[in-house]
Parts: sequence; C-alpha cells; structure tokens
Amino acid sequence: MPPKQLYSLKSENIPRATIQRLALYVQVLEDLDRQGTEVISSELLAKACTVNPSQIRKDLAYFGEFGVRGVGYYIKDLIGAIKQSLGVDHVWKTVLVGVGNLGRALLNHAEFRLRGFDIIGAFDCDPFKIGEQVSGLEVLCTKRLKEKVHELDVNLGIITTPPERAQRAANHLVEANIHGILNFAPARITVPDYVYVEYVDFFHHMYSLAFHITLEKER
Amino acid sequence: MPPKQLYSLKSENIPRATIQRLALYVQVLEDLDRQGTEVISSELLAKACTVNPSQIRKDLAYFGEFGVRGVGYYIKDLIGAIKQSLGVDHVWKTVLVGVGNLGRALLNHAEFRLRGFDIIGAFDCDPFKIGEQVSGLEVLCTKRLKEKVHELDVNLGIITTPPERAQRAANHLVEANIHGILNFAPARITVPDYVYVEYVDFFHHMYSLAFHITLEKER
DNA sequence: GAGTGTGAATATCTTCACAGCT
DNA sequence: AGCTGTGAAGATATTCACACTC
Repeated sequence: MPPKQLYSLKSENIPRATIQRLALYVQVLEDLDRQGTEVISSELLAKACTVNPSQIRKDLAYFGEFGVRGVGYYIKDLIGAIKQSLGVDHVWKTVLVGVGNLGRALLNHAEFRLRGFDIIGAFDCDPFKIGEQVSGLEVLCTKRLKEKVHELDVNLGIITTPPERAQRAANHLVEANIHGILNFAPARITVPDYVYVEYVDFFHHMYSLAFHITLEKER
Repeated sequence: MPPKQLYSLKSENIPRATIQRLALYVQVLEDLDRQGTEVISSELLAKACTVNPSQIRKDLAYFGEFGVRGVGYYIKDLIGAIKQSLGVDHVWKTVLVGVGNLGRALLNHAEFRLRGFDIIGAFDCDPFKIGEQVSGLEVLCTKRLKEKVHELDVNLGIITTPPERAQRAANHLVEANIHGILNFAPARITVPDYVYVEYVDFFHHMYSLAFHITLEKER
C-alpha cells in the first residue's frame, strides 16, 4: 500500500509536458495576481498561455479539483494548489558547481531565491577561484561538496562547468546524495536511476530557431 | 509548386521533438568525432543519447538517407547532413537585448561563436550601461536596434531583460524585422505569426526537478 | 552478417463534447 | 447560465519488426 500523500495524485503517469505547463501556469497566474485579478476561467488562462482550455483542466485534474463550476478558478488558491502539487511550496536548498560566467550570473540572479530555490553553496576546482566571494558566498573546492551538502541538507545541484568537466561535477553531486541536477553544460551526464536530471542547452534552442527560420524562408 | 530545396525534406510536419533530438545528436556526434570515432550505428548513438534506435533512424529519415546498411553512419558526414538539415551550416548573426548578469554571461560565452551564432550587437535601455564595453562590443541604446540590425543583416535576437521589459524588447526585435527570438525572460511575449519564439526558463526546469524528487520521496 | 529505412502497431498526448455542479 | 471535470475520439509520437541493401 502506498504511503499517504500530501496531495491527491490521481494518476501515476503524469505527462512530462503537463509538469512544464504547470510551471507556466504558475508564472502567468502570479502575473495576473500581481495585477489584481482574483478569478479566471480555463478559457482566459488558456489564452494567456497559448494552450487549449481543456488542456488546462486536464492538467489540473491530475492533482485534484481546484475550480468552481460556473465560476472558474480563484487565482491565489490555484497558485497555492499547483505549487503544492509540484512540491515548490517550500524552499529548496541548492548548490552550484562551476563558477564561470554563467555560474556567476546565476548566483547573482535574485529570482532564484524569490522562486524558492536558495543557492547556498558555490563550488569550483580552479584554485584561483576558490576563496573568492560571489554574491555573498565563498567559492569552495569541489572536494568539500559532500561535506557541505550533508551539513546543510541540500537537495538540488546546478552544473555550470565547461562540458568536459560536467561528468565529474555530476559524480560529486551523486556522491553527496543529491537527487536532482540541473545541467547547463552542453554534455550528457550519466547518473544512477534515482537521480533526476534536467538539461538546459541554449544551443538546442538556437538550432531550433535556425531550423524554423530556414524552413519559413524556403516556403 | 514549392521552390527547390537545398536539402530533401520528406515531410512537411516534422515533430518539434525531432528537431530537439537532432541538436542533441549533433552534440554527441561532435564529441565522438573529437574522440576519433569514424562510424557509428543507430544502436550505439541511441545509447549515448538515451533514446530508442528506431527513433534516431526515423528522425533522420525526415531529411534523407544518411546511413549505409550493414555499416552505420559516417560520423563526419552525418554531422554535416544534420547541420545542413537544421540550417546551422553557416553563421547566424545575432543581437542581444538586456545587458544584465545573464546577458553579460552570454556575451562572454565563447561557445556561441563556436557553434555558429555570432552575437554582433548588445542593447540596453539603461543609460548607465550604454557605452560600456562588454566582450568587445559597445552596449547601444535599444532605440538604435532597428538601424543596426538592418546595417549588419541580423537574423536572430536574444532577450535577457527582466520579465517586465521582455515585451518591449520583443517589439523592438519584431520592428527590426527579426524572425527568431530566444527569450530568457520569465514572461510570455506576443509577436506576429511569422516570428518564431523559443523560451528558456530555468525555473520551469527547477520546478520539474522539485516535482520529480517529491514524487520519488513519497514512494 | 549487420544495420539501415520504413510500414504497421502501439503508446501517449491533445482536443472534443457534454454531463453535472454552483 | 456558466464553467468545470472527464470519458470518448482524434491526433501525434514512439517503438516494433522485418524487408532490403551493403
């Protein structure tokens, strides 16, 4: 028998695309909330997200019934419900490996903390960088990652190393018992099954732009 | 009758996922090429990309027949074929709007030029930033974007402004007749149909990590 | 023998359409 | 009357399985 859950997951297999859209809904809903809107229908939210209204209702239905028939969704409640469903209703402690240009930019990116991701450790293997202060954090030697992660009870890791060092960074994170990795390095990494990896690769997006523009031009 | 094409597109409707995977194949293939491998089967490439071998063959089949039965794919040839299919066999001139932490990091990111995306203009509306030199470029006022884009024949735009200024940046890019936009700002933007937009939102990925880890813990 | 290219089968995701609540 | 929640239908994407080629 499965353990009792914090929220009602109606199905085991939630499409990956649904999760991505939920993150989008939160973004758009928080915008609407700031603007003072209190209630919204799936139709209007759909328009703002450029998706189909049924899509939104289906996506939400995986987690529960958050709407009111004849009325729509109370925005504040819905934001709360989605955030709880996604597990972002609390702060996630995060470490970053690779203090290059991109790493620095992310460490200085205030939005991370704002969105519930608190980067509490910065690591690099370059002796010239170790000891440096970046955005209020002292850059530490990657060898000390495991120790620090245990000390501070960290859950997530971000890799911003050059591609050739991404696998080593991943190994350190796995060794430190981190179960979620966001990899910005343009390189595949191999990790055990229980570690979940997300890739952010700008070039894949640039390639996609190039392709679609080329296609359009040829028409 | 459609105009003659540079490469043989077998179908009009190529899945978006296929394009993303092709970019991944190029990445992995270039790695293999650097390591000196000359030929690879769909099975081995599939393993390296963690996808299904038929998937690879199907993806490639949209563009042509690049393999040799009984042998596999010649890596150098395949890289060339995919790059040509995607339209990344030549340099794409690119401008960037929003010279904040992230913008600076991208301007300093040598890999962009290496991968065929040459960022030749940096724009911002902050008078304190205008005139500053970043990675060999003078930061210009966003008002001069149109003029510069025409002068230099630019095709792609990157938005790295704060979310509240993303739409204005997009308007400037559309005005300058740019047809492809990579938007790093965590905000939806509205553009005409003929403009293709790709979104890069770190937080969507962070949310996804949070969700999958939460799910795993509850099991 | 080995491995591609591809139609057919399967799985997955999206949209429709409407019953059911407020 | 209005809008959600959802089974059924439709569209898309992935995988299988094998004919075909080197």
